[in-house]
Amino acid sequence: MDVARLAGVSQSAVSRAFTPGASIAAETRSRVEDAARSLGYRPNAIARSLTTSRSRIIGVAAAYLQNHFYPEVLEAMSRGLQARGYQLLLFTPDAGRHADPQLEQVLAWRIDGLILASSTLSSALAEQCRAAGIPVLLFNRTTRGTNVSSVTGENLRGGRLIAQFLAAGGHRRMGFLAGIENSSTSRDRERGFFGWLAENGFPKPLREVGLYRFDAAAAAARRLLARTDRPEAIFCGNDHMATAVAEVARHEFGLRIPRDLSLVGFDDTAPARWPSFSLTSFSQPLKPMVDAAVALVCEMIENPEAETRHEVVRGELVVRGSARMPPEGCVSLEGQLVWRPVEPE
Amino acid sequence: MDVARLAGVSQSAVSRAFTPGASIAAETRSRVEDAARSLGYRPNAIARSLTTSRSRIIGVAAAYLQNHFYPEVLEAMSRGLQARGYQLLLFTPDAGRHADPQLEQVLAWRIDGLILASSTLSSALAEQCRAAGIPVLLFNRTTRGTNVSSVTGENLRGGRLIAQFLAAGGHRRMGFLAGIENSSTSRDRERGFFGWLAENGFPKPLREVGLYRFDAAAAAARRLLARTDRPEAIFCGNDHMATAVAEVARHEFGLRIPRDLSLVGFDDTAPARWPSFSLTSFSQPLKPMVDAAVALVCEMIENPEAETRHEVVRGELVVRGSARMPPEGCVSLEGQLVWRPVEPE
DNA sequence: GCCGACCTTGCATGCGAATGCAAACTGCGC
DNA sequence: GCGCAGTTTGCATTCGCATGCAAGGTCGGC
Repeated sequence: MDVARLAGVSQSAVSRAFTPGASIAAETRSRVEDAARSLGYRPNAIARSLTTSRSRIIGVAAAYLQNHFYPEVLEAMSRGLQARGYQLLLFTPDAGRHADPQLEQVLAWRIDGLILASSTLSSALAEQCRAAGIPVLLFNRTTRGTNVSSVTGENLRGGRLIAQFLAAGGHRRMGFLAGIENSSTSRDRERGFFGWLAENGFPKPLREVGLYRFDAAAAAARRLLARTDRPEAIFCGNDHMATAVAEVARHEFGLRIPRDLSLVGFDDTAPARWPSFSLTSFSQPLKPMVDAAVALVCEMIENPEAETRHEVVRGELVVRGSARMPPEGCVSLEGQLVWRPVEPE
Repeated sequence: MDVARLAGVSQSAVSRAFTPGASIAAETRSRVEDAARSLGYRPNAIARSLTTSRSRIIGVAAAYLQNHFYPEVLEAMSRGLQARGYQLLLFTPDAGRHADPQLEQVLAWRIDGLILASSTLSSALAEQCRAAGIPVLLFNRTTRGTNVSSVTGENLRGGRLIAQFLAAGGHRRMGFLAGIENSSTSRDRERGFFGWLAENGFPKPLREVGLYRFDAAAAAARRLLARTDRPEAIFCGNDHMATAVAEVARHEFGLRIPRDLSLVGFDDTAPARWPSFSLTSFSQPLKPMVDAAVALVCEMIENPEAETRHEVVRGELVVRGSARMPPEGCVSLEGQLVWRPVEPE
């Protein structure tokens, strides 16, 4: 080690100089730092990982970044992890479900934790990682049964609230645009929505599948809106699909929103706030969700024996202009209109 | 090594079994693979990197993923790199320009290459990395002078074509919404736009700065549209800002697009294709740009002595509905209308 | 049956840093 | 002046894998 020689110390001292909290004299440390600076030396994270057997890398799986929600999540996650001294290894799984060769690669990196932020990943995969001994966290999805922690929004409550909101708006014939069939988020939102409607004597909504994708959602919207018994209101499984439905409704069917059709989304992403969409949407607040996720992975790394946890981050039904407004029940909160019904949900 | 013992071979043999092209008998390899499978063993990429001194990790810096262009780039890049056996370490630089502590971290990982896909990064930083001996590639930006390779779209030509297109559309009083002041992309687009107009006897366009951000662009649009000599057409430095301008023009000023105001963007991202915006935009084709970038970093890694290269990926002015259509000059190309003027640019 | 060419294999070493242990040093109280 | 506690330091080993080198094995040609 040249730095050691230049500073006139041993390699151990150099190592300690760059290890916070190590036993080293202040004067020695600064001598090493000077030497390092003049030689352009910086500690090798790879070698360090090898000896400490902690990589300080978190793998994050994210597919379909077209949906605005995920880029925002990714950016926040990256910052959150960096703030805690972790790096983010991005990993984009292919559509093909099982046995990703790419996951193999990621696992080979001995990542300290894995965040699955993609509804399309099979949960068998999560199980497999957990078996490999690395903490796995599901982001914006869950699996019941298996022992994998998760951070999600209030999918069930959101679905119920939206049903109630649309009902209060005077709608009776509703539609639901599902995301990916076997994703927990879509299932829970649907359960909440259908559940409330059934309990309150509403007819069963029409249902189509949009796979959480723009094109598929647009196609589903065409099917839904071409019907003679076209729904008066559609709850779209997320904002991304809701924008697709809005586009089709307006530009292909000449419908006015919300006069001819009410639309509600989920996520409350940036485009929902654009006046063109002005989307009423149940929020999945970005920062709280990401903060929870980052904190949770870190905890799981510190204490691998900890109990599985399922954190649910509270959201609000943010009321904007894409759905007919109920005569009462909307209150202003932090500059936003939110739906706060008096009656219990 | 347990695997070696179980397979009855030496550790070297295990290593060779997992090294493509290594000298090992087929029978031995499969015996090792069996043993590995039953023990759940997989090679440690960290240790491998330590000995080979090649990490097979590419650092990618991306900030402000709100702009749709970058998530799409990121996803494509991730897939492209994975296909070549590289991992993508994501790195979100802070707004503060110089001396990122995070970059230190990334450099500590001895990444094989660095792709800067963020207009906000200082180029001093790129220089510093190159000095550290790792190949640096600028994506969607350049620096003249310094020896850093880059992949960009046709910023200059795009700017000129847009000027010509708007002129052909009968506009005379134009506006330009700049991105980040000292970014090469914004500068080149502006140069092209202003250049053509000046050469052809048009008045100098009004100019505002949108910093490539939605909010800033909206604010700039308000300033621009509130003027009595409001421009008839605005060239926005990218699609992201163009959507902001469209929102403000329509919903705050009651302008109809393109009747009252023509709008042209840059990038041709997904939202540009949404009917609500139907944005005429100069394309920066995603796949070709990303493919070029991936190929170029890989080359630079293989051959660090190679010459600096500046790849410019060809784009088209995709004509949609946000700007008044010139009476002639638009031709259909692969299902899209593009601007192909007869006269030289 | 012998020799050389070629294919496989194991041995030993190195990559760059972390760390337990013991040695060296410092300062202090008596 | 001595002993002891506390602080620094260096030594030697370790992490898991790659790889040059030499040894062992196989096979075909003569």
